Amino acid sequence: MGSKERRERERSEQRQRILDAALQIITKEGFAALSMRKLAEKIEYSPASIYLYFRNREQLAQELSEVGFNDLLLMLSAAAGLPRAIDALHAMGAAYVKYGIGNPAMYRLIFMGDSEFIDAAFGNQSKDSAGVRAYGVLLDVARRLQSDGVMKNVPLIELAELIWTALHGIVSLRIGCSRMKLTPPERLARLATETIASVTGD
Amino acid sequence: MGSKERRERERSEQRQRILDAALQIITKEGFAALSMRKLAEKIEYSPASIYLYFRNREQLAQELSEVGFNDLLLMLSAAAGLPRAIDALHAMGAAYVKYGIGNPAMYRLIFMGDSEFIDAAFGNQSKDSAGVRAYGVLLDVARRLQSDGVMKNVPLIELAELIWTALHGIVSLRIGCSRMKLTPPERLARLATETIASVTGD
DNA sequence: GTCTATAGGCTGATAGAC
DNA sequence: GTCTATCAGCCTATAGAC
Repeated sequence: MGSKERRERERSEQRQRILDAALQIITKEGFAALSMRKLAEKIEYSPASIYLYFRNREQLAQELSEVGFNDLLLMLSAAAGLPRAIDALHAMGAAYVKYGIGNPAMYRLIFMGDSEFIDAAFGNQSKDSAGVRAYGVLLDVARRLQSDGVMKNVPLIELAELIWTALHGIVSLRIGCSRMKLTPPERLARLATETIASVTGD
Repeated sequence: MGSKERRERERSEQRQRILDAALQIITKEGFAALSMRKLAEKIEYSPASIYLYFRNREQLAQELSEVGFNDLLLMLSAAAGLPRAIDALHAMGAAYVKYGIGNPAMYRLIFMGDSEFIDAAFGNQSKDSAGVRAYGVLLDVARRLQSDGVMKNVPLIELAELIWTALHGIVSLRIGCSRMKLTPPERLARLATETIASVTGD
């Protein structure tokens, strides 16, 4: 009986269509502009039908943020793969900033949200979420830096957060203050990672 | 004829009453929750009457953000007054974080807003706005650091932005991800400013 | 100056017909 | 599964009475 499988496939295709349209909307107009009505119109559906695939707007946003975390994870993992820890740090910084500046609406949704998607990505959820794994990539780079003598007198967690907040600051200031003239973010990211890497030992 | 002056005084008192109530609302519930209706209810007024004092919600928010910038400026100025540049840096970092963590809704409004209050505070507006002056305090500390040999091979502006984005990252990550367990922000700020201060010369 | 009343929107979500 | 119609609420802003 293939008809049951066909129905399930069609159902998941439809879910994906909805997610794609939602992603388009928040990319172009931001998360605040994502309404069920607008979304329905985009996929030529009635608003009511979306509720057959997603419990509510919150769940939709939740799943969108998972897509974002996955994209970020992919970019960070690739960068962190470099053999020398210091190269991995610079590449990770560049990748983080590139992701944030290239996907401001998604970055906002994930890291600057009024809602609590990060908590969902980290806390109560599956231990293997993209968010947790991305944080793992950061921790790993920090650990390798310390074994190369960089900031080895500081707790690992604090070094990791120092790196993260430095990069997050560069991205989020730019997103929040979009019309201000600032130093190019790639340049600032490089400066930040070089500053951190230059602190050797105690 | 004191009656004209009395009317003007009463008018500005009423304006202040509205601003105070608005500040209370955004402090407790965030800027998104600030509506003209809710504001009117709080001061026991009709919604329509608020429009006699403020052109629209945007102008109200604009003036609120100026209050915030002024508070921040006061804290930063005091900190930056320390005689040794490095002490000024640490104190400024502590003050910035204290302001941001202590006033998350206002910090959000000013630096993480969807609207463009920072542009108003810096760009087209008066050259003597609190925002411009706060940035001036930061620039001054950066200049003094460089004349003490800290990061003197980097353009002044970039050092200033490095400091700013580091502190902003600490504050805004905490505000955006409120339920995550992170290192205390004062500790991270100290780590960040010490890291920067430790980079001497070329 | 302050009010009531209202125009003209928007929103998330659901009941019930088909 | 999908629709129409609708509930119940929110919002900014304004016109016009007092």
